[in-house]
Amino acid sequence: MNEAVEQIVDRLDTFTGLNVSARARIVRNAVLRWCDAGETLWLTGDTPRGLYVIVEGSIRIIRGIGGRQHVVHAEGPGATIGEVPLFDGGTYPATAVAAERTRCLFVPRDALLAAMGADPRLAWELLSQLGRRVRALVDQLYRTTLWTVRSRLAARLMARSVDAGGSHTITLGSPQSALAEELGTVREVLARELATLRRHGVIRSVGKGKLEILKPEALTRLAGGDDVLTRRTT
Amino acid sequence: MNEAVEQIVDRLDTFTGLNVSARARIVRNAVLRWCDAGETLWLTGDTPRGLYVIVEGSIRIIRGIGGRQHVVHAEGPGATIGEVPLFDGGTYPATAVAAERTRCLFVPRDALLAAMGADPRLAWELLSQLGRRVRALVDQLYRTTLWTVRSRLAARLMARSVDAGGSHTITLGSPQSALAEELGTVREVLARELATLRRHGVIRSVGKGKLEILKPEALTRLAGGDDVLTRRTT
DNA sequence: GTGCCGCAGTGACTATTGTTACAGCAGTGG
DNA sequence: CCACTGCTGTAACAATAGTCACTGCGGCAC
Repeated sequence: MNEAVEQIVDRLDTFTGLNVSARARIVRNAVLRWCDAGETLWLTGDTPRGLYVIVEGSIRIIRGIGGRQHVVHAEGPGATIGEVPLFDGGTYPATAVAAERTRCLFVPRDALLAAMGADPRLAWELLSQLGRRVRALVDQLYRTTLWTVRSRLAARLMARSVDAGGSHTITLGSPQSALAEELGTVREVLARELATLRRHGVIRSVGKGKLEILKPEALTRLAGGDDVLTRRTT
Repeated sequence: MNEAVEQIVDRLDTFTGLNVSARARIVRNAVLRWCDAGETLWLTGDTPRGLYVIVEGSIRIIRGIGGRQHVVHAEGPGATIGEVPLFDGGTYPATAVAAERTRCLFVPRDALLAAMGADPRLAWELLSQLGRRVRALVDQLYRTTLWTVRSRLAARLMARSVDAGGSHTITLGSPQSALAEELGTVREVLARELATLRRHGVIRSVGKGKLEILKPEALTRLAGGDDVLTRRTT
């Protein structure tokens, strides 16, 4: 039908390896869609109509009240979002907002279910995705309740450094307020902690939104020394 | 093979409606097991070997560091635990401990996978369970980061009252320390908040571990006025 | 250029939460 | 009966995090 959709489906991990029948059902019913930066895909409590797979760009899943909100998770290309309420008959537990101009593939619920029936590997893949999601949430819950803001920040900075290929110069890439929401705090507190790290010579600002890590060991120590997966966690 | 297992499998929601082949694979390989109160089923970081379904009793999934820990979720009869790392190849994100003497059904990973292949409805059921798990975690994350301890406590008390059939006399049923961990705080703070509510005439102690709610409206107000599913959440 | 606006930086103040320490009480086992 | 243990109630104190208010900077539109 639509070759653009076809090509994109074949490039998405979620759908690779599916048999012809399952793939056909997806391709035939999926729709490509652009979202502007800041556009809302759905609100907390909305009824889901299908699955979204991010093709390019990124989406943040947020939950908030009054002025404050926090980012439940943020996803980039290849990730699926909105799977949660598709299977338990409920509504969306949080709001989805495009963080930048984003293209996503929308697969209607019925088409997805049919495809799942046609090839069990799809269910398998979705289970794996949901598993990762749960794992991430458990980690986040653990950190925000049991760690200080400074520890969380340190951990995040180290993580950025790692997935920048080990470079010690990292880019924030978004306003501080966004990072603050991801860390479960507010902009002012984040700025304060950054200032403290700077004052102690742990990091250094290198122009607009760029940081250089001067003392990685210090950050690692602050981040709690890797005990995330250690048995010490009782 | 084992009639006890057979009968129990047939009573568990997770496995009802499965076809003969899938059911047989489960029944043939599943094992019943008793856990003493306080017994650890697995630790954070352990490699999973299969799925547990709670037959009677209850299990708490906890995560902690040093002296403090918090309850990620607590599950009772009929719930499955330990599904998360079965599908994404990872390890357990948190520790499982029996809250009381508990009987559970253990289904080895291979048997589960085989059964999933034999009947897609099993995968469907597991997806639904994981979905609910994610939803619960998102809610918990939202509450612990954006609500005060008092609000969380108020919400919990109202919830207890509701699932006690609307009765205004509720039972804690476990030491305060356990409730504190579920609310993401510590025993002393919980005791303090209870004292405050008592002082304001919102609740009243009625003997060992029992409370009477005197002003339900006040609790509802404290709990944030039902906005959990409201659009006001941005 | 000028004014406007969003973003970062800071300081002072406050609120909430966590920590430590200790007292009382009920139940249990010797 | 007595010692011991686990649970609850409190009070004083410390630390962390959030709020408010204001400054300065840089870009953009007019």
